[in-house]
Amino acid sequence: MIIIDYRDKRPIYEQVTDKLAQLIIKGVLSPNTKMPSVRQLAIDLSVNANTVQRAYSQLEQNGYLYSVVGKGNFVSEVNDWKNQATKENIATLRQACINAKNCGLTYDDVKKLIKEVYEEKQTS
Amino acid sequence: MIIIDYRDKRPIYEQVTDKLAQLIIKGVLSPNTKMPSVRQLAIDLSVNANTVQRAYSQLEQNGYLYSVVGKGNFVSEVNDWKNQATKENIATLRQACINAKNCGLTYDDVKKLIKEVYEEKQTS
Amino acid sequence: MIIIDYRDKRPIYEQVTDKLAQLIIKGVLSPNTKMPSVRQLAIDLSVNANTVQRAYSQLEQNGYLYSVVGKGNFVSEVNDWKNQATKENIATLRQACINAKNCGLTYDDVKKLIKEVYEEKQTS
Amino acid sequence: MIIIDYRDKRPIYEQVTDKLAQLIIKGVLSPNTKMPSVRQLAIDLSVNANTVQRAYSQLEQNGYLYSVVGKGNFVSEVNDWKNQATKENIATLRQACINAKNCGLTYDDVKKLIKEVYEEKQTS
DNA sequence: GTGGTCTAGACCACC
DNA sequence: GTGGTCTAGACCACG
Repeated sequence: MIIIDYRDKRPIYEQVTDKLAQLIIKGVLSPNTKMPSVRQLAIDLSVNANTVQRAYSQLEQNGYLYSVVGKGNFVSEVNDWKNQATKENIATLRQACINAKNCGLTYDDVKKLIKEVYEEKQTS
Repeated sequence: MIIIDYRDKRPIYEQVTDKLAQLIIKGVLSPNTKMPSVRQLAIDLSVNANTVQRAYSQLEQNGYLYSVVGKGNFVSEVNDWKNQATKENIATLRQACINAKNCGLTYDDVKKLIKEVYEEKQTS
Repeated sequence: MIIIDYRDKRPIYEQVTDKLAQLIIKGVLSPNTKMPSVRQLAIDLSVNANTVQRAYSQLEQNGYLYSVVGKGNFVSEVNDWKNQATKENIATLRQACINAKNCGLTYDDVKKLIKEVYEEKQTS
Repeated sequence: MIIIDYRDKRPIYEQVTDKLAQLIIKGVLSPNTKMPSVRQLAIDLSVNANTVQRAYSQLEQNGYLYSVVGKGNFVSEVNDWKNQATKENIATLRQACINAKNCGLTYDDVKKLIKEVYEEKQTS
């Protein structure tokens, strides 16, 4: 289920994009599954159809979905997005780590933090 | 030196704010150092004075700078910003870590990455 | 209704900010109420839109409002601002009290004064 | 002794004015005492002579000092300033009290706070 | 139409 | 000269 946070500074289409990407990454939506139609998802989320369209387009561009005219949108194979997504995440993580270091956090502080994260069951 | 990236989606004043905050955190700008005047920095960066003003105001609000009318802007003592800055960084790092986990990176992958960061001498 | 006092030394945006904060604190503007648009309020108060924008931004930063681009500004839930607002008020009250003491007011004088305030029905 | 806080948003002349007024109110400077000369105090505080001049003028206007040409500035009799000062303080205190009430502080909360203030020995 | 950013130019208080 | 406020008008992304 996707819940839109109107207080979030990020635009709605980006929230939708990210939520769907998360669902695909976690395997909730498996490859070749048919996505709900643009109009239907728009109604479900109570947003403008343009917003959903934009989210789908973005997901297609990033390799998470592929579209078939007249059929709908489908989840891509894992290979299509995994490499790029992880590459981006590594870069982000590295930068966050550098900032933490600059801020005075010790090696052990950070190690402890990631250990906590990896021991959690539920992550969002 | 500060370089503004006009392709960056983030507003200019935020880029300036972050860059200056980084310089202060790293100790390049030490406490009670006089910052360049609003107008001068505006000329140097080829942006409007109001934009620089906004960046300075934000830095003041976050405790990185203090301003004296008729005198200029000066770098604050470390105590004024360190706690908040580290707190924010921890949150950012944690989120990046969660994303990495969702993306399939193992505990060892991340541990290796932070080890690399902490063994580097020069960081940007 | 908001009236701007041009003789007041405080900047306009601060007067507007404070007045609106008061209205929210007193419950005149209840949570999730839509605020007038930036431009409309600017016209109503006969000030520049940037000035109103600044007031709204400040209220957002202090947790009184939340903004949604394309939709408008809305009053936040009580929890978002109550703690901070009371904390600030306590500090102010304490200082006023210290000044009164220095000025020769006795403990009973002050106690009588606050009793009066708490027995009034209407307060501004 | 007067210490100027350059981080304080209030202008320097106002800080000087207030500090001197405090000293007079508390009786540290008793009536008809000769104040240090404008130039001397300017040197002592490391500020511009204009700044001290402005502070003295303001104190004279509020009845705390009286000046004798060719002689210097002297502390006034108590009656000259006490009434006005207390009147202003009562108004300030009342407003702070109203705000506190609006913010949800109970009668007992406020009573407890003023009791604390009046039991302190040292106040600034 | 909405909030948000940016510019250009003006004026003010302060030191 | 400095920071700070205010105005007027422009442009953009969002929904």
